[in-house]
Amino acid sequence: MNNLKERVTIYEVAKASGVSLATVSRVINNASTVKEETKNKVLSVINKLGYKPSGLAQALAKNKTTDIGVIIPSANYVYISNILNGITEVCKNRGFTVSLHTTAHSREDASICLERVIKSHVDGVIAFDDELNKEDFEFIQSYSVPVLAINNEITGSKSASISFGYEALFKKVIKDYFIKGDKDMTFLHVHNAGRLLRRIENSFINTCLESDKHYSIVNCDDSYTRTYSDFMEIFKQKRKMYIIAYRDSIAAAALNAATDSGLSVPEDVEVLSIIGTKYSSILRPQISAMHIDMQEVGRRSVYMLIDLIEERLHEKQYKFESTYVKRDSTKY
Amino acid sequence: MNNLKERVTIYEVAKASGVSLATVSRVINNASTVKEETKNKVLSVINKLGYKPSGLAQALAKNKTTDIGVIIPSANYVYISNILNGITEVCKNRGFTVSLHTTAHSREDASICLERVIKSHVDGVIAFDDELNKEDFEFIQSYSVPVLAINNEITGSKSASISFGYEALFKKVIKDYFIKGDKDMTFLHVHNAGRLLRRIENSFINTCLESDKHYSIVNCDDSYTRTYSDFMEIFKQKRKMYIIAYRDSIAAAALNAATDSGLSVPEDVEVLSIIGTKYSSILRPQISAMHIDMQEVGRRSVYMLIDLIEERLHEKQYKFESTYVKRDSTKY
DNA sequence: TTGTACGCGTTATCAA
DNA sequence: TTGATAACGCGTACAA
Repeated sequence: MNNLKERVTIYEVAKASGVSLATVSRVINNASTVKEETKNKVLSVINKLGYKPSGLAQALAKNKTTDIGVIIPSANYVYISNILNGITEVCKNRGFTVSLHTTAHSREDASICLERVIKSHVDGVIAFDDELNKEDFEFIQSYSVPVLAINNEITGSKSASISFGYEALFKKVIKDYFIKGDKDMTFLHVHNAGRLLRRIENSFINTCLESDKHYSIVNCDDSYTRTYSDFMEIFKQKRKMYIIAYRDSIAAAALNAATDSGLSVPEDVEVLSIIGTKYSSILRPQISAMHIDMQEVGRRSVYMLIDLIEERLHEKQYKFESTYVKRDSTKY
Repeated sequence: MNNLKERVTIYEVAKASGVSLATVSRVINNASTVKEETKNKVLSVINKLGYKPSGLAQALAKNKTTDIGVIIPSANYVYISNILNGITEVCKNRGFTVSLHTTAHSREDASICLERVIKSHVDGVIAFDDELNKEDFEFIQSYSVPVLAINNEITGSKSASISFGYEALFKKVIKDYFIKGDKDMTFLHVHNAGRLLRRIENSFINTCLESDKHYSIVNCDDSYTRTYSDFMEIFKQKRKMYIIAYRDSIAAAALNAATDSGLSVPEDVEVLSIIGTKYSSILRPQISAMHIDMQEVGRRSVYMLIDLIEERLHEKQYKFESTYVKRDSTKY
């Protein structure tokens, strides 16, 4: 294969095989109306020349890119990269390409993403990002590109959504603990961590109020290191806590700080992780956590989006229910 | 903003502002040759109509997509998603869009990726995938798309590569252990885990041979769960081991199996992780590991690729040296 | 079964 | 400073 070959176009293939470019086009899109003989000839020329149709030109002509845009805050969270992996897996199988956009929890970057997604002519968008609000989704839809929102119930004819069922089960776990447990509960509030955590936090507060239980909210950073050192301080004073963290790394920070402070788990300190991943069971002590199969969420989101694009999606809402797995970081 | 608006074209903007489409184009690409007054008029019309230039058409006309293709095996490994995050971060800042392709360790999927990458007209490719061989890189380059390969030294005028410096330090760590350590070493061989591990495995074997030390190789799966249960079996027989695993999850599997078997770390069992991530220090006992800042690898790969695209890349090879951090899973 | 000609939404080269 | 007009590489009616 020679280097620096200029891109071969459909014209050259046509000329080299002695047919018109229309025929070449038909061969590419395997139309049935082309004679076996010419088809073979064209195919062999295509092969010889190493011709690859330009996705750009095809997309422009067909008004269809077979690209889907994915908007996430970052790939650096395990549960998000699980979703991403589910998405890429199905996209690959269904002939779509994914273009990845990250907002890095920044409103400014979110706007950039929106611009890019519109410019890039994607056939559809999957968005799992709390930086995006109602107006943003309307913006996307105003360019008539179908949207599937994860953890964000949106409306519109060209939209659908997947939601997470954490709250009901979460409430139940808390209430069960109220019956047998012996500690006040502490919720780790992460500034700007998004709607999901906020909803769960509200659900937490309400549950405590309903049950007339004392509780506390502690601010923490969305960082293992800082949360760890914060808790090393906290444990100098408080020796009994039940801590609710929104993901494994944060839960691990509290947990490690507890054991490193000579406290025993779950006798002195109990920790619950809301968004459990495989690390819930790898970490020691193993972390009691709520689980949703995020890879499956990713897969499902593509299925739904493609159906939406092809206008055959009937159920526009889908809910993933979580499960609770009690492990060693809590008593119940 | 009204729904289901059809895409506004440059033509409509031109008509609505009473100028030719050439002028609109100039405004978009902020050419200096356009009168302030008409420029403002056009801009206001663009705003009013919500016009966004079609990236497709622009790319076709300019022969430049401002997309870069990324090929990785999967987003489901922490160190890979770290790289990915570095890539997306810089791409966003430099005005590029990322199209993500995963091979899932399959040769068939790798071919699909190559096809897609060529079709999609990306301006460049970043590949960190052992499924890709020399011919594949030549294939990409034969379409004159610049390639940056991570962990794969390739040649060609439109190519560059980033390599990982694990072996020299790894050798040193082993030799240091030979001086003071008290166990034979066991290397976890993962079938089909790629060039990097194979190279390190060779380096391991050579070092042992040079030093005339006994060693063993144990086959294991690239899965926490299976490796864990394998080691639960192994530890019924062998009680003293120094285990070298290629990434944190695998190291954790051996480590957890050891502690769950009542063995003490690092007295009975020692574990070293080659590709350390943040989990090396989150897991307990903390895992001694070698580290390379993978996010920085991602960033650097984009910098180099962009320079390569713009033909101003001088140093075509860059090497990231690893560091060794001794933690609690080994004695030295 | 195949070819002609136009359209897709831009950029870029000329003139004006 | 602006406006026609030809590319860019392909799909697709319509004709042949």
